[in-house]
Amino acid sequence: MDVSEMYHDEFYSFLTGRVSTAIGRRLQRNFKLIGLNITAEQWSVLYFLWNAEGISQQELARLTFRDKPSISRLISNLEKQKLLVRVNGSGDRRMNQIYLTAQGHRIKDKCMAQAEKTISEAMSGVDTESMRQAQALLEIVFNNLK
Amino acid sequence: MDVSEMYHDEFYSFLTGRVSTAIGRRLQRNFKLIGLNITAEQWSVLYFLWNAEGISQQELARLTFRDKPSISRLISNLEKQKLLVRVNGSGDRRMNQIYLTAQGHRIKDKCMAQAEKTISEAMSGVDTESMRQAQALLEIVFNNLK
DNA sequence: GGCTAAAAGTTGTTGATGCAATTAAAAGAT
DNA sequence: ATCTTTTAATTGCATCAACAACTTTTAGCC
Repeated sequence: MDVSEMYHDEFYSFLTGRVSTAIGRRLQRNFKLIGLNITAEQWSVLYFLWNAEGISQQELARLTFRDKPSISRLISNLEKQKLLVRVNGSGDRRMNQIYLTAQGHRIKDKCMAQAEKTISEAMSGVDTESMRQAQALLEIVFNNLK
Repeated sequence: MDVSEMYHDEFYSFLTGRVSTAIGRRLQRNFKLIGLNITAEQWSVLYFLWNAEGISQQELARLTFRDKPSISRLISNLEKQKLLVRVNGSGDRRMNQIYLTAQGHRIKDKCMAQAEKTISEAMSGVDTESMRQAQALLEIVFNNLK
């Protein structure tokens, strides 16, 4: 599409990601609301670990669309909070395999409930079909840029 | 809409803002490509100043959807780079009025060209009508959360 | 006018990001 | 078997964000 067809507000909003910022803030606020002291970014790492424990930091970087240093530090903070542990790779010793602690498992349901609450709040007044179409468009944009 | 109707990927993508992250990175990369050493966040401040010089930091915070400390530091960095200056408010001395330097004005066209380039790259293969609908949806979401 | 409350900015702390450079271990090449 | 190249992770540096606490100046109120 042609840029000249965009309004100023759309132009600005598109490039700065105001909506994503708002969603991220609300997510973190909803965690805090029930006494969960984790950040939205930490949640994004845990999200994949709840599904597939023992994966490497490299793999987490790929899944969460972050670079290796970011993951390294996110993992360090999560380790400090005793939500997961690094285990030195048995076969390949360059690699760390990441495992959740009991506490890391325990908070899953509460976290996911707040994540769903956040989506419900965000999606108020939005119909499913519009959402489908918007998601499809965002997928195209993502593939254009990644 | 109901959360249970979302796919896993959509759910994750929505809450983490992968697309916005990708857009922000590309924008910054496109600035760097032509030798402009400004961040995407700095651009978002300049964007409003190119339109309305002399506004306060408070006003910039409102416009860019950031808090006052964030704006304070963004302004400090932009001042270090000699792109703008703080002028102590003539009427109300609590306030700073922000003015662009000659250099701040000079980079406008180059910055906006790269911003438009970024949108073109992102929007490849997207038709205007789909974009309109997606923007309308994001506007609803933003108003739900702001 | 003088006291209190509100508003505009700043600073400190902690967590996150991007990029570049580095370390350690594995894989490939000859 | 040794040397070189890749790969996984970490560290350093600069910037940005959220939250809380603080300073300075203005506004409100009696």
